[in-house]
Amino acid sequence: MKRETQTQSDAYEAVFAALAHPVRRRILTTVHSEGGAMNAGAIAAMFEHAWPTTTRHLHVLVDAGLLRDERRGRERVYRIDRKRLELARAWLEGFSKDPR
Amino acid sequence: MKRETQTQSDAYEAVFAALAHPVRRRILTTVHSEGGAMNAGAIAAMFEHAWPTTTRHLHVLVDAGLLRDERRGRERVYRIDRKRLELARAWLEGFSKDPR
DNA sequence: CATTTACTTCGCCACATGGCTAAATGACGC
DNA sequence: GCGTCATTTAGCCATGTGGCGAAGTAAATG
Repeated sequence: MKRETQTQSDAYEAVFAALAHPVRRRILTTVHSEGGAMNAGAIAAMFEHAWPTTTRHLHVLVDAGLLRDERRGRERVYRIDRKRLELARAWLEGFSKDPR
Repeated sequence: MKRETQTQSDAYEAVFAALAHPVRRRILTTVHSEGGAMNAGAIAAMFEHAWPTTTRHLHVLVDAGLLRDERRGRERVYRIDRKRLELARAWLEGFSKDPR
C-alpha cells in the first residue's frame, strides 16, 4: 500500500484507473449507500470471488485516495473520501462548459 | 469496432474503462477544447507514439460511445458525444447526494 | 498462552492492454 | 489507372491486471 505524494495528473490517473473496474465501482456505491463506511468483511461478503481479491481491490481504492482505511480492533473499516470523487466529477464537468 | 447494443451497466463499464487511460483522457480534453471535433491526423500529431496506437485508443473511445467518427473524404473526423460523459458525471454525482 | 477471528500478504498463473512495424484500404489529383 | 495521402487493420510481443489458494499477522477470547 504505497502512500506517496502524487502530482495532480497522477491523482487523475489513479482515480480513473480505480473507477475502471466494476467490482471497485460497486464497492464505492455500496459503501456510500451504507452511510460511507463498511468493514472489510461486509465488503468481501458482497462478492463471490475470494477474499484476497477484494483486499486487492480495496488497496487500489485506498491508493487512489477514494477510500481511507482504519483499524478498529481486529476489523478494518473502509470509509469513502468524497474529495477524490469530486476531483473526477470536476474533470468531467469541464465538458459541459464551453471550452475556454 | 463493435457497435453492439449495450446494457446500462455495460455502458458504465465501457465509459469508465475508456477514461482510465491518460492518452484517452487527453484526446477527449483536447478535442473538446478544439471545439468538439478533430480529425485523426491532428489527434495523432499530439502524441509521440505511433499512429496505430492512437487509432486503437480512438476505437476504445468510439466503442465506449464517448466519440463518434465520420468520414470526410479521406480524412476521418472524431466528434465528442457529451451524453456519455454526462452518464459518468451523473454516476459520480450520486456520491455528493445523501444515499436514499 | 493457545485458539479463533478478521483480515492481509505472498507467489503464481491466465488473460487483457497497449505499444510496435508492416501491410492494407479508400479517396483524390494527375 | 497510378501514385500519394490519410488513416486503419493485422499480427506480434512485453507488461499490467485480476483471479486464486496457502500462509502470515494482529487482536480478542477462553
